[in-house]
Amino acid sequence: MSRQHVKPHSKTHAKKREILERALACFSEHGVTGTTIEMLRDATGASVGSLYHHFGNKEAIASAVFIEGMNDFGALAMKYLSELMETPLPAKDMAERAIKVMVYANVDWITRNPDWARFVFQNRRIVSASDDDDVLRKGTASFYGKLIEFKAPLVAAGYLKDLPIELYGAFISGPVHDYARHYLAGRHDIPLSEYREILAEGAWHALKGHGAH
Amino acid sequence: MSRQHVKPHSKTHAKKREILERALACFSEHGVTGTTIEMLRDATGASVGSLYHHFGNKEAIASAVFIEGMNDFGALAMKYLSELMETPLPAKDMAERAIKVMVYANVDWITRNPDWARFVFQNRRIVSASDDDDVLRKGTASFYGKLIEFKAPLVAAGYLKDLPIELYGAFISGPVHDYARHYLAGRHDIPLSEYREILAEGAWHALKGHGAH
DNA sequence: TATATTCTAGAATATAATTCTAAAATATTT
DNA sequence: AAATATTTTAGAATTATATTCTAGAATATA
Repeated sequence: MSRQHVKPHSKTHAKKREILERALACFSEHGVTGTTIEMLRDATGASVGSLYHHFGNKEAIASAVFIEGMNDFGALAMKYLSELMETPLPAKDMAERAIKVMVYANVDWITRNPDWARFVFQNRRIVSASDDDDVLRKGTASFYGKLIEFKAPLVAAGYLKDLPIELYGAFISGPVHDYARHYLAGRHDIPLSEYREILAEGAWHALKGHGAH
Repeated sequence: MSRQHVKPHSKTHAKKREILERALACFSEHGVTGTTIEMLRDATGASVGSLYHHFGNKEAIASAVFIEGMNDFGALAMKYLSELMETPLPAKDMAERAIKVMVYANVDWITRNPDWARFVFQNRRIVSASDDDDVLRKGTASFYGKLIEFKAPLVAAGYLKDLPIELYGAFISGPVHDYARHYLAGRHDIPLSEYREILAEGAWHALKGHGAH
């Protein structure tokens, strides 16, 4: 708790963010395998020694890019959810609104951060392999915790299906990510954002309970 | 059309399949990056020269594993769809059945081929990067063609929503893949197969048209 | 049987990741 | 403020690994 234990460098985070953004650009253009440490050195301005000192190895740099992206998305999702919770609505509308807002968070973040999203979709193995997996898991766990507590009364009232939170995640994110992945790889022509409402409707119909008809 | 143009080696495919399965085992255990050519040589029994002669480079081996897996899945999906088409059903039931059967195809293939599925989920970048992307696209395109023609009358009758086929794919595969990905990475405890029916129901509710209520 | 083609082998080479040593910068203590 | 410790940067040296290359074996074709 003493002052010394507070992270000392205030510039550090911004600097790290800068490095990760430039690394992302390299990875997006050449893939993780195709990006050499030399390329990262040139793109970021940091020396080879520095990169290894701070990250450990190349995969860990990719992993850090991944985490940074997920945190960024998490922040947006949290913001959307907070705003919703401040809005006074009848329970039935609240249920529908909540599902849709979570879809919007996914669609909007991906739309605004296409490179980051593409990287995340295409490089999941990198984090599964690394220790950062736990970091990530803790982040989503706390978010899920909030959601569980939020949906409980809506489930009890019959406005939402009684399913484990993992399936809520699947129905909310799954279709968005599936479409986004193909779109970001150039295999679909219509932008994800165009289907924002259709995807939200679909998730709502998949998850609404009997009392919501 | 002459006999010479028919692929000459009958053993070749089985042998290649064998090699790809062993390569998959390596990749699953150590990741693509963590697997060296030497490891692949030892695991498959083929020499370094042979591997390069047949595949070109390491990524191409991974890419071939990917394609093999997707074709395997495609065959199962096609089988399920054919069986359905032979079943005489009233249009309304047919709509629901079709959506659910496609979900089952996904769930069942993943359940039976967990290593292959995990590999596919975690290494999509490899194929996006390679030329094999087109091979894959053509495969799914012909399958999608069948689906489009199949759903047309059901859409016209109001039993299914009028959405582009890409969104059908998203609502059918998205939630399954999202859950499966986490499950196969050890982040969820309940097996995918346990949620087979719930996932099918969800997809159906997301896609059913007004005439199906 | 002779000739061409494809396939296998493994050593040689090239490329790129990682480590290492020392110097510079920054922080901490006296 | 000077002395000391710690963290960070640098880039050359090393190690690991992918890829290429040459020659010989196997197989197909004429």
